[in-house]
Amino acid sequence: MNLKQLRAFREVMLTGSVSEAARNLYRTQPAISALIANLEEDLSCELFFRRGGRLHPVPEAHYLFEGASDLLSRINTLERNMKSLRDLEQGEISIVSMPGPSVFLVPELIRRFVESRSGVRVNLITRSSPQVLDLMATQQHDVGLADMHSAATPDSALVNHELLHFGCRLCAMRKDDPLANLSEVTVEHLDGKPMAALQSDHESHINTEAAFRKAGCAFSLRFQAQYFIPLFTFVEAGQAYSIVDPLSAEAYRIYRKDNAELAFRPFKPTISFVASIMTPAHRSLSNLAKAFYQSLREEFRRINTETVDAAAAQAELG
Amino acid sequence: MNLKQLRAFREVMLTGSVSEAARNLYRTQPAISALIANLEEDLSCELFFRRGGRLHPVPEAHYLFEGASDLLSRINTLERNMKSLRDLEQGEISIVSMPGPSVFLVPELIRRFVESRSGVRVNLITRSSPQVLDLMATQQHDVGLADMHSAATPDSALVNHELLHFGCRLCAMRKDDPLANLSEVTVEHLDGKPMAALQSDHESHINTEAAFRKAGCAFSLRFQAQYFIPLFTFVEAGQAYSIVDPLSAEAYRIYRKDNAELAFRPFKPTISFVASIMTPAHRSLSNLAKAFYQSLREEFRRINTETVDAAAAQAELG
DNA sequence: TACTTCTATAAATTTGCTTTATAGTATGCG
DNA sequence: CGCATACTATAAAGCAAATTTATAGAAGTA
Repeated sequence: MNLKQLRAFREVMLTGSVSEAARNLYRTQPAISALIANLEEDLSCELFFRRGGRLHPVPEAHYLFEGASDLLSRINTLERNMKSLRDLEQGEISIVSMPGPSVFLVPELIRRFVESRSGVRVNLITRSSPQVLDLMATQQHDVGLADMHSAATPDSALVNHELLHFGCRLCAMRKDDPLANLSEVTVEHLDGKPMAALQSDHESHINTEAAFRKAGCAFSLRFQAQYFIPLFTFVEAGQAYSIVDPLSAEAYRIYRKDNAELAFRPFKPTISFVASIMTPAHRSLSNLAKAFYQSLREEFRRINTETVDAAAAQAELG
Repeated sequence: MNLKQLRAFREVMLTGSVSEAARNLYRTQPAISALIANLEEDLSCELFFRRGGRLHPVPEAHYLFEGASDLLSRINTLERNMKSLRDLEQGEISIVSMPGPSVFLVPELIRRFVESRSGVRVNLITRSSPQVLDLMATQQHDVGLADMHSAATPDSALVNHELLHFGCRLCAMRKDDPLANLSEVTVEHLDGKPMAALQSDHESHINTEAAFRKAGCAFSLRFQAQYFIPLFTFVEAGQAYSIVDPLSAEAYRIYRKDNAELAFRPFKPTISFVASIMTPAHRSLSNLAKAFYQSLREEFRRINTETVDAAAAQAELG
């Protein structure tokens, strides 16, 4: 019993004729005759009795017809689903992200990725960076996004890391702030000004403080939070400035859309910190997850350059 | 995508190895390699990534595995069920019978037929003989059993008839009745005796009365019923004799088992009547129904001879 | 390094499907 | 009735697919 036989059989049952079935299946009549004969042979069971040069199904044939129809429609569905898996229209992506990007940036990137892929389901999990590593180590998620503290050493045996070298190359301020007129903000401009920064164990915080100290400027910390979004509230109120990375600036742009109250200006020196996009090391990603991973990398790279360029252009105009 | 590919694929997924799968499927390793390659080609989708000379399933492969396993188990079930249909172990039989045989005889014959066929379902419908014909004409039942009155002419366009020429060749009486000592009972022995017979429009009744009249004997009718079983009550009470056919005698034997109170003695002359085993003319019977039909015919033929022989033998002994 | 085990590939073979050609049979029509 | 048409079955030839044999390369193990 094979699928060719079943397809031929079903068509003969539906049309009541070998010749008609042959036409529908783009085969010749003897081909279908042979398939039916083989099927009867395989089952050791007459499926039709021949009378008047026609085939008449026996009751057993009706039972087989039910089963064959069910089977053929199932295999069709399976083929369609495999095709849509292949074409990245369907599937599931599980993402584990540190808190910052998971609020606006990653959701926006997911939104774009999924826009043309109606069958895709997404799971976005927010955890602190060390926990992201732990979760990724379970091999159960597709993409991870976390800061690379020196504390959290990449466990290369369980997780593949692609390091992202971010620069906090932007200074956030109110649009109407005097500093917004500058084409480039430096540590000196912020000497003693109230600042909003990530928590003090974060690489960017440490490096920012170090840059102020090196230039002999006062780093007057007023607000701390785990990621930049809450800090923007204080900057919007004119209560602080903040040195931020392009991704966070992009996140702000995404969430305020046309109602942005903040300006971002290029900042010197660049305060660098390292994050990582992770993938599980012990299993392969689905094609869909691979595609998402690629799109994430590209978007990050794009934002990293474009946002700084845009800030410079804004400064020229302003 | 075809079943060979799916079977090979499933085996590779289960064993984790092409070579092992090949051994399990009694093929060579290149055959399985080729099937997997074809499947990947057909789906335009890599199912395994090759590393270290081994195959490692990608996530899409796990999805296909689920679907393929389901499909293969379904086709297995279908094949098994077709086999058991073919081997007459499974299926449904619908029987329409006139009242007489449907009480004990037909149920007993069904019981024997079904004994070795645990998957067979049975529908036994009891109707008057003309209604049996009508029901059989609907083509929805497999076997019909009815008297062939001259009134109910076989409608050969809708129903195939196999005529059964029954002879009412037995006389029923109490075991301790004086007539039980005779090796053969004739009309003369029953002259004027109280008789139990089928209803007066029944062929056997008409023919019995005619036989008495022809011999110049009095036919003293005391009990009438639609079939013999209720009449046996009166015969058991010694209130009547009855001229019965071997099938009804067999039915009595079946229902009383070892507690028979009646004796059956050969009767002359034979009172003949005609019944019919019917099959639908416009559809073919399932193999199971055919088998049942055959078994019914054989059993009837057997009972028709054996029961009369047994009655004669009993008479010799008694 | 040698040995074993694995997979992929090429070429030859076998198997099975498909077509072409043809015969037999039923059905409808003038 | 004879003719035309439509159907199915079968045989033979052609073709495509699956399978085997033989072999090479890669990886793991002693």
